[in-house]
Amino acid sequence: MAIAKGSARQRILQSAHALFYRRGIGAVSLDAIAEQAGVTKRTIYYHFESKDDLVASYVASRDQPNIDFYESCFERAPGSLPDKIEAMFTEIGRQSRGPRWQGCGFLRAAAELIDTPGHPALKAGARHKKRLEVWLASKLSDTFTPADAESLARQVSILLDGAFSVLLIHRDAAYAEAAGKAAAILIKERALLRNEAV
Amino acid sequence: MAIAKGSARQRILQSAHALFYRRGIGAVSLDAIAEQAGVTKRTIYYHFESKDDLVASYVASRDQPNIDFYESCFERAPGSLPDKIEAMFTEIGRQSRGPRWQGCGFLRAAAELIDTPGHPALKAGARHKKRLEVWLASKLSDTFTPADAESLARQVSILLDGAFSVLLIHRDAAYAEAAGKAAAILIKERALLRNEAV
DNA sequence: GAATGTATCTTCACTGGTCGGTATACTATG
DNA sequence: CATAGTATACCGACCAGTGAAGATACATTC
Repeated sequence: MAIAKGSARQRILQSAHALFYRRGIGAVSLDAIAEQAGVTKRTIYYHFESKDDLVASYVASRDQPNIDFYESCFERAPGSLPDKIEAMFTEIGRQSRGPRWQGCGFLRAAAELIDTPGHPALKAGARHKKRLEVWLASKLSDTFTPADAESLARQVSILLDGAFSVLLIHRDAAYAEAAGKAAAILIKERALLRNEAV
Repeated sequence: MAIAKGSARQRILQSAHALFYRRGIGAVSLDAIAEQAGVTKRTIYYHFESKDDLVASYVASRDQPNIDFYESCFERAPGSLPDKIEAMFTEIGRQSRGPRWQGCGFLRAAAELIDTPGHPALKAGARHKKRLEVWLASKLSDTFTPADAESLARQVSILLDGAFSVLLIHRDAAYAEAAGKAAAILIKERALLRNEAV
């Protein structure tokens, strides 16, 4: 009510994002989301079929913004290819220091929903991670063959998810640095092997 | 009631482990645990202060068994140091194919409880991950200096958590292989740098 | 341009069920 | 009989989901 007419759906999604990411999916009631969005619960059920549907929409809505975040990290960073990749890890480490940072929302959603196989939010999360891997490969394919780019993209994405997980547990940005350095070493090592310049 | 295999407390912990790991902490009620343990809920409250206390005890009880698992992977595997490390990843990939596998229980517990700072289960999880990293360093310190062993142990533990996370999402053992190969490369590369034989 | 019909959006009030936790009493054993 | 452990039965809080009706916007008709 009040703020912006005709955007109830958007406000619901925003509130869902804020609360689900902060407290976890199971820990947040639709009443809480409704209150934060300035809407009654019944309105949520007008725009979304069920809580599961809202959860899936929330996860799907984070796909593009997250890709954009990595893209901006990568493009903004100075230096060579491994430097730019390493900068992504540094930025994640920097973010992990913030009081509102709670790790990777996709990973946490997957961890929570894993025993409801076929949940649309799980599929949306998997799609996102796959897209991120493809995006990484595209950045690497300027220097490497498609096969090498894909293989390296996979290793880097594993290091990214590892960094998120460890950071969530230890809250120590040194782990992000270690992961970034590992990624850079793997890239340089592969370039050396192929006699490519990086 | 039930087949009193072991004390009630032990059965409660075992049921908690089975259900919490399978379905997640928030999704499992004490009633469900009581039923599976062949005990009433009141008995749970005799042995544990609260659900949070039971959760913390569950996490803490998985510490040693998990370390033992890695130890056995490592010792059983043939070959050189990087081969043995890589074998740990291969084994995780093999396990991820099983229908009851649901990723790393410590990571999933942390993901779910992250918004209750100071939760004893979070501390128990962090202690476990720290112990695992120290254990890895001890295995590496036969070959490397303490500083290199610690640095490599950190990178390997990040790859382990990354493998768990990605496997949870994609259920594709190829990711475990990729992570294992990355770990082996990092170790070999470091050995080369130090003129150490592996 | 005023009146009316209609589909869209939102609210209030409610339900059936589940959950964490508890008061109290019973039982087995040494 | 004293203590540790277990059972029955219950509570208040909360939660996902719903029924029915009120509000709003917009198109149609005269």
